[in-house]
Amino acid sequence: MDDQTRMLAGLGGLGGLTPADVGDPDSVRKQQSLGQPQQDIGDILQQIMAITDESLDEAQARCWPEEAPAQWGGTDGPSEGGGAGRGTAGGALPLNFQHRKHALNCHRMKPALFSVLCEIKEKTVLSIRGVQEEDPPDPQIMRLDNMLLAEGVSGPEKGGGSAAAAAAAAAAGGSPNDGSIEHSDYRAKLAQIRQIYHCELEKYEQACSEFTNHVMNLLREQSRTRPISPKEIERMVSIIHRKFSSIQMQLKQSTCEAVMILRSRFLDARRKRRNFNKQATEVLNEYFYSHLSNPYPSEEAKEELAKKCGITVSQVSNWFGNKRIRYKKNIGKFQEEANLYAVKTAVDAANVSAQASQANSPATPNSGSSGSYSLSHTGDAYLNLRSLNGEGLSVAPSLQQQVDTLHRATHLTAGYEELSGSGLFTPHSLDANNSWQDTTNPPSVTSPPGGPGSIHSDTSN
DNA sequence: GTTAATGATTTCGG
DNA sequence: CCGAAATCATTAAC
Repeated sequence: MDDQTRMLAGLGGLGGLTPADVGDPDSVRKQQSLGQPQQDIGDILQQIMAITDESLDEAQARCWPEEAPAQWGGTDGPSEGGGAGRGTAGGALPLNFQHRKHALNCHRMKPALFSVLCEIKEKTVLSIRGVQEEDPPDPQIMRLDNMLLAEGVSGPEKGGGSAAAAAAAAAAGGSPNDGSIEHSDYRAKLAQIRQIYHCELEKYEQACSEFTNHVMNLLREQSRTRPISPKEIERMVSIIHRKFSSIQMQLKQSTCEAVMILRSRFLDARRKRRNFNKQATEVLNEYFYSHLSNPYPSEEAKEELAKKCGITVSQVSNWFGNKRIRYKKNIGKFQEEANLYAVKTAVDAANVSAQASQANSPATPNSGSSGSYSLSHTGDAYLNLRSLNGEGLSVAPSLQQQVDTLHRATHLTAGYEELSGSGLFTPHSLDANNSWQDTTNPPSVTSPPGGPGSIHSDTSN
């Protein structure tokens, strides 16, 4: 409100006053007492009108001061150094125009008039543009930013230079980890994208700042000859920045796309599986066959196995899922394997228990562990052993008793199913529904699927 | 090239 | 979310 009146006042006749002066009647009187203000204003306005009539050439010359920089270089002061160069570039311009220009530039009322004009312009621009100036951060660009950050394209460099990142990834394959080979390929490609992205981003930023500087210089230069407020320059800069950021968004968008394609081609092609190494499958099989009655490792056990095998927990889960289903589907096929691991486990168990206590009962439930996880279902190992013992494999003495007790109740055959009727142990602990169940309640056995070897129970023999 | 083995993914039920 | 079952896709042996 106050601004408005002040502005109008300035237009009306107080042109020579800076806004700060307006409120001071004394200053007005002072000005008027000089006896000139009216004439001054009229003078200036007339000259302005004259300039608006200038020819196109003149106007152009005025608009591109850097092409004739020294033309009217004397800023607000009467520094007339530029005048010397007038002879060369200024030759094309009419002398009277030069004169008018100069006179206007050096007019003592010019700064005040400029400030008023700036203010008016400011108001007009504001009213035209409205409040839509400060747009909130574009959600689109924020999404892109987040994604690039998540993908490791933007944000802090991981492991040094982009090329080094790939090298590091390749070097990381030194651990007994598989899958890092195609992973390193992926990382290399990602690093490439990353590099291009950063390169382009830098270029954009450089271009942006260059252009901004250029425009700012231009405007500053022009502000000597036409009313340009710093605010206006600021606004222009923000417009430029917005333009450039929209270009940047395109860059980000295409980078995101590239990353997505890369992902789908590499990471999602992780079906390109590698077989686990021998040691890993051994560890897994050991656990599986030593927990045959309940081959469901707990979360901790899975983690432990994963660590041991250099694979992920979900890979362990996959493995057990596959193993269970495939074992169940064809127990006969796995017989040999089962025996193998039973011996392994049993021997280990025997060694441990022999060391632990020789006089004591061999049935130390938790002693048998080939690894750091405990063998909670030691019985499984014995079950597998049963058939082995018949084949003349030597078993540690402490275990022999156990096996012997089993012998009393079982008939030794190579077959795996003969225990079904014994009610003592089931080799696979599968119930009628062919699913694993808790060892605590022995299965109500039906005859298993036509497995290998005939079924003969001891009781019937 | 064929085939078995095998790790991963998908589908479905609880 | 977990596990069973089916299925896919790759690897490795022949």
